[in-house]
Amino acid sequence: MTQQAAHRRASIADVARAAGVSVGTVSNVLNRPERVLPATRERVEAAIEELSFVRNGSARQLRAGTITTIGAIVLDIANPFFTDVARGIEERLDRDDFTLMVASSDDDPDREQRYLRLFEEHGVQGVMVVPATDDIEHLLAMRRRGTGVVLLDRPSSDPSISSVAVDDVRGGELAARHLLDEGHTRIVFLNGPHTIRQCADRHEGVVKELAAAGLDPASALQEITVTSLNAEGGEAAIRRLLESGERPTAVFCVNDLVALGVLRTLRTENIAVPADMAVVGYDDVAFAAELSTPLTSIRQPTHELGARAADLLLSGPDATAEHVMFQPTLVVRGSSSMPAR
Amino acid sequence: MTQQAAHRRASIADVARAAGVSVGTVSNVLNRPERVLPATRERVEAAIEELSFVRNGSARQLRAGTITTIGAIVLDIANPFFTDVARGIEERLDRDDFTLMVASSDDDPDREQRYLRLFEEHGVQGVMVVPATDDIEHLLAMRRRGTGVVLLDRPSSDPSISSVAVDDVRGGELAARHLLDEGHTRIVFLNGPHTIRQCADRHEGVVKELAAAGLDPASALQEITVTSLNAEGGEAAIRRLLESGERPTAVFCVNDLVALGVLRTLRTENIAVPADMAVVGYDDVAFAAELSTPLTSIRQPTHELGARAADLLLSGPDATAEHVMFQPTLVVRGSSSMPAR
DNA sequence: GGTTCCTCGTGAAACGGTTCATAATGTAGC
DNA sequence: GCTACATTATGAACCGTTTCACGAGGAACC
Repeated sequence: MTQQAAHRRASIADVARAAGVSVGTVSNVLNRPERVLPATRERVEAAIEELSFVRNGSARQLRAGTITTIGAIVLDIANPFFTDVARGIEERLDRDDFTLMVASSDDDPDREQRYLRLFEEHGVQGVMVVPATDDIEHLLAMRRRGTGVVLLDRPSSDPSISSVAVDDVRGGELAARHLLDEGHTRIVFLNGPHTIRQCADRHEGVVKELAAAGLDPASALQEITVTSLNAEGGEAAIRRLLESGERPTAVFCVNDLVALGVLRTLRTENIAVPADMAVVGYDDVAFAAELSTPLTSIRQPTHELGARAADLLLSGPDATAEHVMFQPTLVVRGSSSMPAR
Repeated sequence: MTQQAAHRRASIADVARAAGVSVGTVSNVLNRPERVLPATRERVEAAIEELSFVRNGSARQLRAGTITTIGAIVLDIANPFFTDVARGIEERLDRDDFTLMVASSDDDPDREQRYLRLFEEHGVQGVMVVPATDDIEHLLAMRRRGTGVVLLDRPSSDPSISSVAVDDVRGGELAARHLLDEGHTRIVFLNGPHTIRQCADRHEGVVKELAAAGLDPASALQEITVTSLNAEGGEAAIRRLLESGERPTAVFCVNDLVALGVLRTLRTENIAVPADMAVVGYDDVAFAAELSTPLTSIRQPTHELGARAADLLLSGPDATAEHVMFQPTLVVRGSSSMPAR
């Protein structure tokens, strides 16, 4: 290795000079090697090696236009639901040799914007986003400017933007119906803020089902907003509830992480599940079945969700928008239902 | 919204024309608004709005040079260990207004290369990578070319590259020692391929500890390589083992996902844990404590790992390389130890 | 009224690639 | 020996920004 210049990286011009050819030829070696004589090609390749030249992606893209990368923005990269979806995306993308970059908005519209901008400015082919707010005007605008957009885990309110979602209202209904069937008449719902559509929808489903059963949602349902959608959030929320003297018989958690926090707390507080309190989660993550009290949960087809979203994005900007809606299913386990004897 | 031209996005020149100013002025509005008269600024801003202009990041970067983004390449984005690390990275990065893009190599050196190239070509400030192979020559080269590199979860074999890792040999020792203390004299280790350094190191730790106890590792240790480092991999491996007629008394799993698969299988096979078989995992993920048989595991400081790595990357390319090594701790739970009576 | 200084705005030169029309060279055919 | 045609290599234009030396126009001062 000859000594490296301290700063500026080697450019195509440096390579050309070193190999005694023109820049055009170097570019050809890089992009259509068959068009250049083996002898020259080798000379150029040697120069590339020698200078440890790396293409400048910005320059390349500036001239050539597009890039085979797509971006995904999820609410929380530490949530297994989203990473399972990401796996689904990746697998589909691999088939077309596309590349995936994942970013996490942390439910923060500003962060979402920042990443969206970053992706768009860098010319990704498209973006899949789990929007942090209800307002998708900025996504529509992005779409109009020519970057593909697919809404993930959220039905599109606009026909021109594709979406792949799971019916969250139905998920709320399933959970509520199940708890009603188990004889509960009052449900505590540890939910996220309604600015997150999924949360609002699940709430709506619960309300609907309670009403259908002839109960007054105002009294039969208590909604508590957790500070963060993870185990710590669940733990804090249930602890606060218990300290206030309440002892609900049924708790529905907006996701399995929150449910995990609840179960953990109930165990330390010696509250029996499901005898004293039934718990239902959401997402049916891998560990749900193996918990000390196996967790009843609403299963969503994460993999298909991601794969389908990738499909839509790869089908090109001119394809007509599609709105895919998957159905969730209820998986009953010990946390909500006494074993039959 | 006036009708949008079908294709080419508005450029700074279009904006300049629409606002009746020069391109330089538009650029100034974008980058140093205080240098331009409020009246002109407003005119330009109106034009930007009207044309829904978005900066071309490639051009910008080509000219301006650097970008405040860093990339991370992990082995598996669906593994909670890595996403917890990613959270640690994000939080540290936020303080400096840096942006994080995550990609998953899936243990595949080719994919790792691809993402590395992508990141480098796009001029990220630095890259954190959990290398898929032992050979880090390509990372050294990247480092020489001026892109920051920090090895994640893996000690650096080269002094010029920073690394932040957890002592995996020690982790293996802790697990083995614990199982020996519990009276086991033979351990089955469901491990990943030794091309992954963490796996090789943990194996080394186990071997060391067995030898220190006067046992012959050749007979006291059986290593089985799982096909994938997740619950399915664990399930497949333990099932194969059981079908071959073996009934080890102690199983050490290379991570908690694998352990989850094992526990799941043992339950369906009615093999009591820990009475008939002790299980130890690795990573101590959030749900480990709440499993039906709470999982003994080796805890790693994920958050600190990520934060420290981010620190090193942000300290700039000229800072001397540091090699941080955290120590893992053993967390004993019911899956490996009978409750004291 | 002339000099100096400031504030704004301009225009053109980079940045590092890709692409394309064109030139140079060689080969074949007649 | 001339034309026709490949095959390779060249060089300049171009992509859309940022940056910087410079000019125009006022204001302030003597």
